[in-house]
Amino acid sequence: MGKVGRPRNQTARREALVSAAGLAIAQRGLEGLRIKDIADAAGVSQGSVLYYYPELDDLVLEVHRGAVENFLFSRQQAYDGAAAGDPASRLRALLDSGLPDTMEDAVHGLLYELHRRAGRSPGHAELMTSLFAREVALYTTALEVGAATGVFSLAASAHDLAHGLVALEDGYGLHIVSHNATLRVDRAHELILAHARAVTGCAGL
Amino acid sequence: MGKVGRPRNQTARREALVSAAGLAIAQRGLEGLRIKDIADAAGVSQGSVLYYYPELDDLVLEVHRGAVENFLFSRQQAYDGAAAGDPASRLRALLDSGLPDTMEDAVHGLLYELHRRAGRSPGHAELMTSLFAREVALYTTALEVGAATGVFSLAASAHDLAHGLVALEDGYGLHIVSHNATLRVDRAHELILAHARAVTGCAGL
DNA sequence: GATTTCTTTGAGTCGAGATTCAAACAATTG
DNA sequence: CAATTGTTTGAATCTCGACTCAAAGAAATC
Repeated sequence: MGKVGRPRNQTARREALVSAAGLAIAQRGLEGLRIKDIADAAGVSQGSVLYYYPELDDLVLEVHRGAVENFLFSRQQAYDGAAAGDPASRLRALLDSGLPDTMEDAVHGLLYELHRRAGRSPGHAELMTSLFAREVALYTTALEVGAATGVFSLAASAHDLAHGLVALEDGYGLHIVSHNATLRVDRAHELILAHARAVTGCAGL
Repeated sequence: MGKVGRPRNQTARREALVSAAGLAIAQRGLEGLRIKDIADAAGVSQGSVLYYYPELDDLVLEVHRGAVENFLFSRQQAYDGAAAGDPASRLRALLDSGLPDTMEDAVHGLLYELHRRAGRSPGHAELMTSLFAREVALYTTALEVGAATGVFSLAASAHDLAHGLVALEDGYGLHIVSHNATLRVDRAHELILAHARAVTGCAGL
């Protein structure tokens, strides 16, 4: 039989399992999730998966947590990466980072897939709620800075507008990963952009 | 054994099965769907379910189709039910009919549940696309009528604005049925309304 | 290097649910 | 009313994947 024994530490193995599970979910969906697939993707045996996660739900929850953190991190980076003195380009960077790249975008696909558990699982609902709140916070900051600088003249409170932008992204994003044939990625992107221009009164977006 | 034999027609039985399956899906989700549940809900045996739908996917597709039609019909009715001469109240009626009533709203829960198959199943994608397009068409009409009457002064093309309204509804709706703790139904409703007022320039909404 | 403890494996067991199917029966036909 | 055809049933079987667990191996400890 193959290599058997006592490898490094637990955290490394857990991370490998989480990433493997993420892959498996992205490929076959939550319904089709099989321990075998996770084990294969992580290069271990089925027994190992159960050894670390006797409760598969915990693993899925971990996948969700990781996906949320990664996504938020990438958006934060997009924001931070844009010229600090230029609110418009910072908002623009945020807007560019929120939609799936393609119909098959793995990150967004995974997030929507996991979010669907939220209606039935408080843990997942909490993660989804947290993602939403933090995205809203990001946009709120971006909008407020722009308003304070005089670059934006907001059509409503920054907080309300931020809600709207996040909801728009989620709505369009959902249709994109769901293969809505009438809605192309760049079209959705342009529509959101237009909306942002309108509510900020900033043509330079 | 119970009653056995040759009852009425096929269509009646099929409708019963579709509605039973809808119930079952709403209760336990797509993942937890069992033939037994469908059979029980419809008051028939498991064998009968397979007799009419050897391919369970066909039944699920039928459920989706029905949900889409029902939902569209109810929105159309809402629209038609409002004073024909009053574009504002017609748009308002439309806006009032698009969000889930509660976190547990059965209709919306079912729709989101079914939509998630879209990424993996062309049939479901088509239904979702169709729903989106027809909702957009409804809003487009409502907006254009208002603009033609001079009641609305649109901030962009009716078609674009309609897209935005539907996407907003979908985004907020998704969070609501997913138990987003920070987003109450009436808050979402108010946010959409505010947005609609802004883009139509119609304070009376 | 012997002992202890933690990991890993994979073959075997178990169970839930799908699927099959022969028997039973009802409507229809002639 | 006999024969035919379309429906329905539910018990038996089949399938697939979760779960168990004894054996084997590797690090750590002494």
